[in-house]
Amino acid sequence: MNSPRWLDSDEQRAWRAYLRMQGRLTARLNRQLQADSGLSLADYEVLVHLTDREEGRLRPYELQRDLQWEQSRLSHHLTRMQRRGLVTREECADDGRGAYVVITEEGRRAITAAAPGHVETVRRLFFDGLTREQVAALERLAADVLDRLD
Amino acid sequence: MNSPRWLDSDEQRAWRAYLRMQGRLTARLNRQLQADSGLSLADYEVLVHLTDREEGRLRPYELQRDLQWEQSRLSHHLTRMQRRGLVTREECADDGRGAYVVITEEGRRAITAAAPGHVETVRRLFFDGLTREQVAALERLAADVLDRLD
DNA sequence: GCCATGTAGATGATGCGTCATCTACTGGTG
DNA sequence: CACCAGTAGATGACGCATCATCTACATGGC
Repeated sequence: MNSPRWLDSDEQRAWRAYLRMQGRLTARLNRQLQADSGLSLADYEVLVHLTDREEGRLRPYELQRDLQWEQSRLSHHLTRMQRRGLVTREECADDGRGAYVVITEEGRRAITAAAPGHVETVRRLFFDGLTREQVAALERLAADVLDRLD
Repeated sequence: MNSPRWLDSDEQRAWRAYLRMQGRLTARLNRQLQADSGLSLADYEVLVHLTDREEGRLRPYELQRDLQWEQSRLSHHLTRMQRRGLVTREECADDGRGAYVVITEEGRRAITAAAPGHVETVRRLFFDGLTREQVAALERLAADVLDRLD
């Protein structure tokens, strides 16, 4: 890795601004969600994906694919969520190794209660400051970067 | 927080793409840095800021302001870095409550060794896929969002 | 000089994320 | 059927992040 192509000053500024924005924004969103509903962003994501399928039930590997999380992160997280009564695990008849994650009533109540405040916060902290062109450009940019990450 | 303004589909897509990009990108950067140099992104940031001042010495509260970290996060992190020999803490003569964080020789070696590979990875995973206009737009966007976060 | 308030920093508890590793089952090939 | 490679998932150890709380010193008003 000798003599790398360093970042020029435009890139430096953009990179620092991006890092700072993402750090602060994530922190704020997490804090709001935690304070108002006792959920973490991670909990929220899991619950959203579970409620997307109306049975409220998914195989962990599907959840993993959807969320793009590490397998062990998901497994640990589900254990914590299970301990708090947000989800349960059930056996999977088709595949003896497998399992189902199922959202509980309490999980449904939690996500239902949390969603409005969270969405409102995302809007207020993020989208309200941006034009539609900026939003479109961001989607583009994220897609371009993601393409190269595989 | 009744009847929030939900996100429309453009916003939804942009938001999901952003979240996914940032999660995967951060993970990749962290992994590369960790694997190639034994540093975390957080270590890297701290060391960069310390080497920016050529004495290699800062008051924790300055570091905190620069990094925009929570105070206790910084304190815990410095403790871990100290344990690994990357920094030391010294007393502050001017202010009896205060302290200095000082980068060690080992800290300097670590950041010097880590920087080229890290920068190269940032370039490869991020900037190489983007046009200069996209980079400029991102800086703008991040600045706009940051303005509203205070 | 004394007290109130504020600021610098550390610490313990707890939840989150990653890595390495383990178990158990599946499914294909001989 | 026996075997083996692969896949689903769990777990322990350890570093990271946050919250609440604590100590100690600084500083301004009386």
